[in-house]
Amino acid sequence: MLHLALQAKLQAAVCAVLPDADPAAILVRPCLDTRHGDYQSNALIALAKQRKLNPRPFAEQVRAALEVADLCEAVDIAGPGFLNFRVHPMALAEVLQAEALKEVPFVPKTNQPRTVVIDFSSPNVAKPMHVGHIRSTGIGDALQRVFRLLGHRVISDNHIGDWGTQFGKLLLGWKQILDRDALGREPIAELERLYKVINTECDANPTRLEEAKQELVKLQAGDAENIAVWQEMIRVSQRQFDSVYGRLGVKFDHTLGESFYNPQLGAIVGDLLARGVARESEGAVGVFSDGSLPPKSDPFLVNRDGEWVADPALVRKSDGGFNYMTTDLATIDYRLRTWSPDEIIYVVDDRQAPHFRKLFLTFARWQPEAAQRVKLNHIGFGKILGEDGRPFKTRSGDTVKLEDLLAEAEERALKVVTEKNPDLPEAQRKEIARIVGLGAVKYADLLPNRQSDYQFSWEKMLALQGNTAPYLQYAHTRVRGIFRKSGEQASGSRQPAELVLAAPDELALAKHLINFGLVLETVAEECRPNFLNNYLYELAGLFARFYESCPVLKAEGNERATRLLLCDLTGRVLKQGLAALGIEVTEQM
RNA sequence: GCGCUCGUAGCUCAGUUGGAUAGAGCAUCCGCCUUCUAAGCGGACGGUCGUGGGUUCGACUCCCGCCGAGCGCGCCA
Repeated sequence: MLHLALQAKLQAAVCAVLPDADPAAILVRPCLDTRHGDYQSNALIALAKQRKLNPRPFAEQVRAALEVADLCEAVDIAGPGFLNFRVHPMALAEVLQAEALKEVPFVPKTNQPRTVVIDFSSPNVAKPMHVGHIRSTGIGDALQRVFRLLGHRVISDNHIGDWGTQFGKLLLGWKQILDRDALGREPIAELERLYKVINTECDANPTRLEEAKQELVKLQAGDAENIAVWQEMIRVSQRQFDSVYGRLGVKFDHTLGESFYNPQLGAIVGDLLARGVARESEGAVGVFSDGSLPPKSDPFLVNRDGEWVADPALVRKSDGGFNYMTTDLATIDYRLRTWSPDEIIYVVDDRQAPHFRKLFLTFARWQPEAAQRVKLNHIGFGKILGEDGRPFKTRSGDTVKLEDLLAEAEERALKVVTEKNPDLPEAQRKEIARIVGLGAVKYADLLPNRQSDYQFSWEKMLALQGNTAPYLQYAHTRVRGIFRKSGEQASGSRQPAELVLAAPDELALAKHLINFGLVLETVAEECRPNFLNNYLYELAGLFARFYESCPVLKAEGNERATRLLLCDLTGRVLKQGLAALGIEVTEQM
């Protein structure tokens, strides 16, 4: 958009003044404070300093070499050497008209498409999906949508927890205390009950623990009965997952669970041993520190009583079983061989950060050449805390089930829709409530910075005012309402003879619209969907002000056409922006 | 104990290469529907950005100390 044109011209001007300057360091960004201008560059200050030049005169020189009269009304030099650009309404109008013709306005496809594997959601078999799963699922889905919108190749993979020691306990429970009727009615609840009962017994009684381990050993050895039961547990769990994902509108290209990699684990450990990456220790096989990092930042070391001692990444237990480290190594290996990605993104709880550090370092030692070609990226996120500020407890039962949360959201939304729009047919009200309720939940989860913990509250999760999905969806319905009432089609093909961006609220809206793509790029770069939330919230706010101050249908001629175009573009950016967050819009609310 | 993360308005949170007078929502108070949906808009109130130093043209942002909170430190995942 405009900032790119300005940036290119600024880079040219800088190079004209300082031929050996690095143009890549000269960036033009939207002004944080629009009172200073529309776009700004702070790069000249740093550059002048680097060259021991006086920044103000240097900025003057650059400005003199700058040819942006066609794009800008003014280029100001402020403070120590900020360059502030105020774009020309004509230039803005040209961009709007050109972009209106495109399917996704303001979002140029990347000229460097990358292949990105995104690993997210990853629920466990035999456990209900609870509110905690919304974080990985929502962030991961938003990321895959944003990357796709920008033109990257995305492979989404749901690495479900369908293998591991918990199946020993589950199998024991299945064989001894399974309630068939309960399994028929609520399979996940029954599986969860089995696990809890047996787990408690195992904690108290070593004999039970040993029994569970034996079931696990039989499963791992391929015992027919245990395999059949295990597959049945996966089947009923997958049915639950499919139902939740269907409701959330989340799709995966692949669902390759942990068990998929079982056949390769033995060979991988063998290879790690052969290459000297891993070694035996106390009957197990592990990867130890190679001493290349200072102890403080070496994940293979841990401090105990003032001493740094080995904290290896075990890839084979002394009983011969494998760990999730082994599975994760096999997974990277498989993904690289199968898809040749430039990057693998893991959307997983921050608490697993040490595991991923070990995993990535181990892989780099195992396959150094391959590791150089791929960026392994753990995208962590904080916990959801209860309203009392304490973390949700997974085991002790007081977690909110994801399905219940969604149902509650839709119920509350239905009440509001019915109150606001009683004349709509019930089916339509329910559909609106589904979209609004679901949107509210997803949006609320994506809004906080992903790194920080956030406090769950029904009130906040389902709020309809302020920085929420319903607010944005409402802005969209206002756009649609205008077109419904006018009977005119959204433009795009029908251009006004001349765009007249004159009113301050028209200009502010237009200037914000053209930054859509820039925001998406930042989201992709930092893997922070909340930047998009905030962009869209600002957009909706600017539209609301425009809506108050600039009547559309009462206007005439070019003014009317201009406003209709702004409405159309706003509606489309809201719709596509929300879609990138996995949120739908409606025609009416 | 060691490591990681975090301390921003009464509450919940934003704050995009370090940028200009730190922003929202909720709550409280005051205005605005004979006008395209008021799920809206405008305004008021509210801050020594935990604290003390440092780096520099400039620090909520980077570095160090201290205080406080959370998490991690299983042959679980």
